[in-house]
Amino acid sequence: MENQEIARIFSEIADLLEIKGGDPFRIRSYRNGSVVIEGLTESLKSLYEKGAKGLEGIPGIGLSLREKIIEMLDAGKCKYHDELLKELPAGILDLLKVSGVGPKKAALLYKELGVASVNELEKAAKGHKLHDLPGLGEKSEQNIIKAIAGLRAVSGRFNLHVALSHAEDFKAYLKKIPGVSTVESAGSLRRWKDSLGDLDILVIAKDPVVVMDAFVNHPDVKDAISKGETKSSVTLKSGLQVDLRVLEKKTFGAAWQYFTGSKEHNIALRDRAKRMGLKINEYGVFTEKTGKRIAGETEEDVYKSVGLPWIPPELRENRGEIEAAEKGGLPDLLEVSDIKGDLHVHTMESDGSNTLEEIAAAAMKFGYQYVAITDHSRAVGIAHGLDEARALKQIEAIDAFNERLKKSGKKFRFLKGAEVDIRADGTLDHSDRVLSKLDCAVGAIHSGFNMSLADMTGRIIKGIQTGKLNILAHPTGRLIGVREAYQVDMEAVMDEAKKHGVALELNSYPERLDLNDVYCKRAKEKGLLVAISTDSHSIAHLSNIAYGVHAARRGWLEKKDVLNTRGLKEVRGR
DNA sequence: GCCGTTTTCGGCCCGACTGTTTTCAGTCG
Repeated sequence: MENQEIARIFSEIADLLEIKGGDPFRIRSYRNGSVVIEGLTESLKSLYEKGAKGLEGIPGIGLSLREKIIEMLDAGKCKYHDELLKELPAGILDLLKVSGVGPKKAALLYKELGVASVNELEKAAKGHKLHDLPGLGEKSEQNIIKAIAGLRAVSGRFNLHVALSHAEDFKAYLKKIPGVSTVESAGSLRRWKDSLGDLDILVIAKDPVVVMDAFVNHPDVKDAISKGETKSSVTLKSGLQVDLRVLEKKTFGAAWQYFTGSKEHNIALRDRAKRMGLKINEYGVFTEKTGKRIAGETEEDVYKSVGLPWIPPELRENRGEIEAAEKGGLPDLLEVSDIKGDLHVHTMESDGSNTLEEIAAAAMKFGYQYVAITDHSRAVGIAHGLDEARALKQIEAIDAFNERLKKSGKKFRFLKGAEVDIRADGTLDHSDRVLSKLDCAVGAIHSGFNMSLADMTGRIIKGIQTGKLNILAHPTGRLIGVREAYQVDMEAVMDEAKKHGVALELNSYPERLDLNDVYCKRAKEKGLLVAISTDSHSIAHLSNIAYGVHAARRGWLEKKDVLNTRGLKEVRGR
């Protein structure tokens, strides 16, 4: 069983216990355990295999959860989870996804009406069966019907870039309102999470009522979910939910910190404050005894009040950043300006849309020293992949182009590369003749995603063992919101990559961001280099590098951990 | 169920909004 599956089961146990009405603190332990496991950089399986003590010392995982983890690793299931599911139907967990329905109402609906699925809930609401239940009325019925429609319209989360464009739009709109002095995004957007459930925007304004009115009347708004003096929520036509908070200047830092989250980071921070005799809420930091306010206008003050330096938003996941901050050991995170070149770019020869000239001109505007041209190999027929003859011809063309660059006194150079498929049998899709002429061979999987864990891992490892690859492209194959990662043992892949000096790519396409944050951190811990590349198919994609850099920051990467922060000579020399 | 500068027992983050209520529970973030 993989970490994600174990995390999911703990989360389900928490939900089921909550519906049953279990001890709230025990519920919190399971929920917290689930979050902790999701954020682990090492697989529980490999920790367990290290020996009896391998699983000890994970914060939030005590004796009971540890025993259940071992049970799941050994037997592939959890008896406690199965028993809970015998008491309650599995479909009841889906009820919690309906906005406005929590564990108490789910329990009530099941107990009184036998409702055990979203479809049954919809039927009951439409049949006016709900308004007789205690705590539910006419309005609740309507809201539930609406919420179910919303749930179906947006199955899941929004990609970062979609939310980012909405955020930019709202920020510009709100800034124009008289009396508004500051507008900032918070939440998972500010933390550059790869996908998000909603958008949080904070403003400082003289007159909250004016701002709230304007907000709910924005042309993209479909429904106003709630509207108050300090907080309003709307649903956009695209289905994205946007929350707006209006604040005073003196509380802005505390609110920004609070609403940036993550929830886990904030809980840990508040816990720390409490131990120091302080209380943190969205209005500031207060002493427990006298209630005196000691911080709140800036985030720096809030962190300083609990003895910490400011922590970059991308790190705020309670994955060790508070402990690191305490010891003065926060990473010196990578910046976009550290990037010296792009190691994965396509031209018109395969499925890109620009020529070498156009790419060179665009890359020089970014201040890059180099770009690796990495068109597809022939296995990707749909992308017009290059066979040996075309590949050799392109290599000559790049040599000639570099000669011209040199003569005209330009420092910029192209690297001769290829995105070469790792075929199902682990062999590479270019001949040794082609591969030996390349500066930058980027291995990739583009087909056969449904292989077993063992087969896919073996396939990639065999590709790495050819010794011909420099970089492994989009290593897990995920497409956010579209396709799960294929099954692969990344621990084993990373170990092999390390052995052969292969860097792992962090693909900056906002739908990919592959490696993800957790694997980035793991790669760093193992001493691997990460290549942050755009996989550009057009010069417009080159700017996606910002997504890659921020994703890398979420993985704690520093300049030294990233291959393409090195200059041309050093990169070519590898 | 977890954890320890207060602790091996007794705590465990905190506030806004909604709907259904006559003072609050449930949900959400």
